[in-house]
Amino acid sequence: MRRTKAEAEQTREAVLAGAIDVFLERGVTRATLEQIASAAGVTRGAVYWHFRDKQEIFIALERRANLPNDELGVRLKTRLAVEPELDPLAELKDAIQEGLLAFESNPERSRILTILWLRCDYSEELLPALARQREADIALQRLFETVIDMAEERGGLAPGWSPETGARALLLLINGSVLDWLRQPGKFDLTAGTMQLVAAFLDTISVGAKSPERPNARLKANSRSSIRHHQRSR
Amino acid sequence: MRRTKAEAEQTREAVLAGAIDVFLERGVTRATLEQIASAAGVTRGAVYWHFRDKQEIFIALERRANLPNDELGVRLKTRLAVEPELDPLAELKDAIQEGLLAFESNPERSRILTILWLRCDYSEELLPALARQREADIALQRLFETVIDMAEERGGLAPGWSPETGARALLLLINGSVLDWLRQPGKFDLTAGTMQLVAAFLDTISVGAKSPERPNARLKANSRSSIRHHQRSR
DNA sequence: GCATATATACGTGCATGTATGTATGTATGT
DNA sequence: ACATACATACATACATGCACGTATATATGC
Repeated sequence: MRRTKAEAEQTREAVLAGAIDVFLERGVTRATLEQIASAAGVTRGAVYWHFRDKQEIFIALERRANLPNDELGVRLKTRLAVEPELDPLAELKDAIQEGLLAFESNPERSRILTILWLRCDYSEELLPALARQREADIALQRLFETVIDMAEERGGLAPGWSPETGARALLLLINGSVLDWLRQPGKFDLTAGTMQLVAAFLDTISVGAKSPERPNARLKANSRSSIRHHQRSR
Repeated sequence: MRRTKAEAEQTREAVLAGAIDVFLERGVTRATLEQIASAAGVTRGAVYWHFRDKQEIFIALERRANLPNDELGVRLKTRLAVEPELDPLAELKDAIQEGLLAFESNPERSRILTILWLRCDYSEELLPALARQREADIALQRLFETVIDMAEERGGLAPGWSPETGARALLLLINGSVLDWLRQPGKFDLTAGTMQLVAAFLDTISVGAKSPERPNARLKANSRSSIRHHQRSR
């Protein structure tokens, strides 16, 4: 039953997809390789061929969810460097919105994030994963910090705020909002709900000339999302 | 080897204390009753006498960490109702600070919170626990909302903010900050670090008259904004 | 023919729950 | 006051199942 290379890669993908399902349903620790295998339509033999153990599957999934974010940050930075006349906070807003949309519109990524944030107990062999998440957070916060710093040099910040505290608060708002969204799948619109807070926050801490405010800033953003994320099959 | 009632209660406590240790180290799912028992200095027989299974131990721990918060909210509400001339946001700040301090100064509570937030995978039988956490969050958010609403009626809010969004942002800032604190044990001062954000946030979203209060920790006196905005009016 | 890609079969350990053993506290009657 | 009966508070022993890793079988592409 040896398959061609492409077919093998296909079963590898199937295993990962099955792992997402099982991890979501049972949690990473309780998930068994037999369950993952059968969810993928193969036996444990196939799983052990492609992955050394469960942790390696986990790491493979983890890697998928985090990569696209970095690239967004790089794009924002270069754009601001190339066109210095742009409003940094407005660009930051756009980038954040883009990042949120990327999550909301990509069911696989949001499901993996659900696993990372709600279906893991971070102890023992998973502690490195927690550290990696922290690193990603720090990188994001540094990005925010430099952008807010640019904004400060343009127009100043509201009293009580510095680029550091502003960046930190912004990160907490975004991460917390995403977490909330993951906790209640499909209950609200991630991008709208989060951007409402982010926009209000950025507008409030910057005293300089503001971009024209969006009319929806004061709306009660509870538009029911048309996007349903992570429905399980099987 | 039957012990007196008091001694039995003592071993029950020992089991819970042992469970905290084991849950922290191994995660809730990976923790075995044998490990908990030996950490408590008893055998599994004793554990099974006091608790039906691991989940019951978990619930007993969970209950401990959450109770004290409600009482704080009640106290704040009654105080504001009794003495209407008080500044709602200043009182809110104090209450939040008090709550944070209660966590920071109580190692058991913070360890349990670490378990709840970082050592659990919320699936299957733990899902109800997640729902309970959400309920607690909602209660807190509602509390914030009513207080901010009072502040709005006094002096108004900054553009872009409503009591709802303000309360939500405030909750996200606090929860996120606490989570960060738990992730890096002992790395920073929970109360100070969080209150810096909370105070700045509450000051910024309220346009009304501010009470002079204590000279707050202003880390970075930035050159530009300090000229126009550094000094608080009133 | 050999490496690859899977399925199957096997052994092992460990966690769980439960059943049972056991000794001590405690209440009750006298 | 003391003895007895019973409930309590554990410890120990046992059976079961399951998850894991590995070893082996198998078949197919290259």
